[in-house]
Amino acid sequence: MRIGEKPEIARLPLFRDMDDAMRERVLSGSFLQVFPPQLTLFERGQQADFLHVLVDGLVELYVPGTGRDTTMKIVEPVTSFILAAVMTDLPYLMSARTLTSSRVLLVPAALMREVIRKDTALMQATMHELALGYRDMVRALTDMKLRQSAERLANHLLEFSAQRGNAWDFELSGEKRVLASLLGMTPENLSRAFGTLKEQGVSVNGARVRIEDRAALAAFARPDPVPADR
Amino acid sequence: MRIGEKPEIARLPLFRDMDDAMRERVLSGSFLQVFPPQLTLFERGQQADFLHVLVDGLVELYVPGTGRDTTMKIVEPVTSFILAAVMTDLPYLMSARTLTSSRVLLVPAALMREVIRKDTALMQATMHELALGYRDMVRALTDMKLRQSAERLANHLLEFSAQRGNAWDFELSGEKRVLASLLGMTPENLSRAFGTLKEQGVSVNGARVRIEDRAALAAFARPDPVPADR
DNA sequence: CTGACTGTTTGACCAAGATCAAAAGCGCGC
DNA sequence: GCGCGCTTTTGATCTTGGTCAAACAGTCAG
Repeated sequence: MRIGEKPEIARLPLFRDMDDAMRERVLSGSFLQVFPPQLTLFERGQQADFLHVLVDGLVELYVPGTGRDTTMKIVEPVTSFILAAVMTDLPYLMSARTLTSSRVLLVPAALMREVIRKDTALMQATMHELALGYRDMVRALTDMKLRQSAERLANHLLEFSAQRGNAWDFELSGEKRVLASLLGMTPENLSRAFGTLKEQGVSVNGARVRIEDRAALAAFARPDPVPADR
Repeated sequence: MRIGEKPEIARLPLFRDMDDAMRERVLSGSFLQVFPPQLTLFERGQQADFLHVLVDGLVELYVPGTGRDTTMKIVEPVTSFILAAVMTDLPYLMSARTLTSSRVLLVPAALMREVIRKDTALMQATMHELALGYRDMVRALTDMKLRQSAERLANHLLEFSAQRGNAWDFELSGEKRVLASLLGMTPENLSRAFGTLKEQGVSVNGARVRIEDRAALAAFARPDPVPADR
């Protein structure tokens, strides 16, 4: 792989604390590849052959169902994904496709597993990453089970804003249909949910969202009492 | 702790491969405690003070919502639970209560984290356990997002039967209201879902369920193409 | 054996969200 | 600058599952 993106990859929580020589070994055995938009990276059911690290672009993890797919996660750079499948050497539970043109680091799964066994710091980081991923999923499931659609949207907007340094005005990444699927609703219903939130001081213009009254939105969203992990 | 249950605890995937002296250290620093039914073991938001291992009985992990709680998992012996919160030293995302009288091994979280750092085999087992937990959650979330209630019940029955060595006739553990909450529906609706499955050859009498026609039930349930991990 | 309590089932109705259809925006290539 | 194609929005209607209420069943204490 090229030298250019090494620093940002080395800064990843997953690789940050590991032995430098080991990291070099992992990186030199990996490929950095560019993919066009809307390309399937892998499919549910395949044996996990690579740990993926999104360096640039946008990737959707989804599960193909009968008829409709459902979006599980939108991956933003720089983040690793499908660690669990790689670690356990089990088939992928999710498929992945690029939403925009993306650069992805492909770490051979066998190499990853081998180095993890030798480098305790990497193992610890992997463990931590998996634990956080588990907690994300617990949140997503409770969200789905006990909030209704407009509340889920409100919560998502608040979290998204928090990720962006509490910006009260920001652009949604990706299409609204994907957001709808992520939030477990149809595009039509997402539109109506935005309509509902207008009454709580949220204005939308295309992909641009503005939160006029953070307090009102939070009151409507009834956010999780346990604060987000990351 | 008493000597009696050590063998079955030592047989747990989590503790199986670790160094014997280390395991002894963990166990001797832990408490085996008996709890009456319907007792809350811990609550969401609390700092994770103990790793729990259910030795005997039945425990429910749930998330208290506004009004209704939602059941996230029913823990059967012998299984550890809330590993992720212990590992990351973050507050519990779920509350736990006993459903029946239960014996629980309480491993102090700090002790657990300390030993994990020293014992690579334990760290690896923990990592593996977390990865499987993550995958469980992915399955549960997709189930919720793209199957409807009767299908979720059908799938649950098939999985439950598989766990019991493909028994075609078995007892549901715990109350139906808890099962309903686990499957993300009301008790009333669970009742109706059982009604729907009667047409697929499922008969219910109290807690006793009989699967008359496995093939028909599977056709109705459209089970996950990727087989269960454990 | 009986009555009270709890959990489950059934029925009637209601609400959230899905579906279907059509209109309105928007972006991009020619 | 125009028009085609795709996404988003809006409206009407339907389906699923939730709510409320009451009947029913099982368990246990007296």
